[in-house]
Amino acid sequence: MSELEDSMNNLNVNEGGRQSKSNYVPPHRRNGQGSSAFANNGSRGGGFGGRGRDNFSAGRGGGRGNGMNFRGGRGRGPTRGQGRWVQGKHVPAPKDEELELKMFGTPEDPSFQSSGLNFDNYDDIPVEATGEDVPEPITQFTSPPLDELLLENIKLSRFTKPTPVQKYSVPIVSNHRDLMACAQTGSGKTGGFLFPVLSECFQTGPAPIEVESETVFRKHRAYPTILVMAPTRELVSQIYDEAKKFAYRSWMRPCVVYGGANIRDQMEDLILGCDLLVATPGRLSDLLERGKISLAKIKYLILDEADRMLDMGFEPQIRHIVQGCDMPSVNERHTLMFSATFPRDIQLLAKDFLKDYIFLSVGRVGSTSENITQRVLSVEDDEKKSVLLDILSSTDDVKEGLTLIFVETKRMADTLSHFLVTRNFPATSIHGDRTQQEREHALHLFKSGAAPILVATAVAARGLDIPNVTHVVNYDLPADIDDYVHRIGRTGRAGNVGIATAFVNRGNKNLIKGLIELLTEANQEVPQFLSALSREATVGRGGSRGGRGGRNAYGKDFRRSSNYPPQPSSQAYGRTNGGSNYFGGSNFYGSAPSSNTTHQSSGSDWW
DNA sequence: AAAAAAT
Repeated sequence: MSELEDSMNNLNVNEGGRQSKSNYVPPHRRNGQGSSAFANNGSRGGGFGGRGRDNFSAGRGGGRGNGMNFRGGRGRGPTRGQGRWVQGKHVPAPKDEELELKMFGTPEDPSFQSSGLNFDNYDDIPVEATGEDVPEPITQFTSPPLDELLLENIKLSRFTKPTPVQKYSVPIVSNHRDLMACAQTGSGKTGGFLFPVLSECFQTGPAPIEVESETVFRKHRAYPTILVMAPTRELVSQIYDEAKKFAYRSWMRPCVVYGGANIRDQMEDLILGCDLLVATPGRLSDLLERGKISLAKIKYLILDEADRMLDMGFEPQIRHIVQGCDMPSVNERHTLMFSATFPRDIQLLAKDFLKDYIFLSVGRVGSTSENITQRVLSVEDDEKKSVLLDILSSTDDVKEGLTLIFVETKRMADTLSHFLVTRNFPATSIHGDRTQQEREHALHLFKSGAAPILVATAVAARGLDIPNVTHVVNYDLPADIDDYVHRIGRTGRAGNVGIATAFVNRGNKNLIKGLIELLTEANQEVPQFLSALSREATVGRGGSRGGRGGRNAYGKDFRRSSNYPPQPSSQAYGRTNGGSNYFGGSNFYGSAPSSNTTHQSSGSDWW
């Protein structure tokens, strides 16, 4: 109890924290290597974290200082659960039960139970794969095509059968094809790229090393085999956590780099061995410029949430990383791109980064919405607090699962979480004015169930995969119906059921029409007051969405369109604001829009 | 109004 209070004090008090910066442990290192539990046991290998590599084995051990004072007493030793590649063979590390408990969780963990996913719901997700010679999807996790060790790790992670993305991505990668996938978080896409790519690498081993440069090799520079780029720090950290699980006992050592955390620590970690690198573009560029990373050995390049990366202005950096450094060319590597939407700039990126790829379009988990019960309440602004209290105390949510509350402003996030704490609801908050560590801490409290109520601004609306969210409350509704869809999508994930509650009043009238359509589409009850409000708000903006194709909204393989290939900017498609236009995003339009149609209202997203 | 990313 007092521990929670203490953490919450640290969060809510705005003193910049008594927690001094030097004590900050980044999320991926908590309970992990670097802590004293992982102190050098001195038993294995040389200085390189015990990662033996046949052409290394001779004369290694001494080079980096033997064991004890390794890395200036930081207590870092060989990475636990680290296997090796010796003489062309994969030598997995022995099982480490203590580590397994830490990594894969214990039955007491709230997330452990909930991983009893309702996988049957996945089977309803529509998938479309197009391109030349699309390989047959797999139906089970088996070896072949997947590596035995990977299968064990998948089992430890309690994934029992492949999600639709994974069914396709596994054979696509093992057939050495590139992939462009329209899929969202929650569809199992992290496994979708990690499984096949790790599996391949487990079997083929590290890239051959030029013997002449071997002394220099990896001394100050990391040569990853797999690079995963994603837009946000939290996402990158999440992917890294997954990667650690699946790479357990293998020869591959995952690393993560992102801004806001100590770069020296990251560089030291890289030197210990980096075979799979998960990175945000900014920090990666930085490390590339410093010469700490070489991309020359990349076999697999993965871009996750590519559309968000472009929205956030990362395109120049991404292009520089992929085309302007020492990354092997399109033909010498395999590339997988994931994106929720498929606007023109993503198509152009795909054209440059991918070759002869398979286009995979995956519908949204729960797009049929049976697993999300949407509840809309008429609540005036000044009643919101008390109605919220009623809801929180009348449901079992707080005990059973996690409640995510969305508000409009950062200030409201603070106010409301403080208010809830004073009413004995264990709440915390996340928004852009909090420091990175506060945000990560809040997220940790939330995920662990220590603070099962999280008050959030739009920062948490997309991308974060928080299992076990049973209830999403739209305390303040977003201005855009697409944002609403993303928000309620934080619950009912991975086939589980969830409730979404929205507070609506006249202030939300521009959203009401879209909301009604959505509820109707999803077979949800449309309360009378909502229809009444809708009739009231007759002015302006008739019909919110031109063409929401609803549950059949696939991304489209534009290569079939007569408009292919797309031209850079302007030209045929008419400029749309922000470049968020995409053609074929919805079957509603049939084929790609004709040249002078300007679909301002066609929505910037599909789901 | 809010958000994201290298310092």
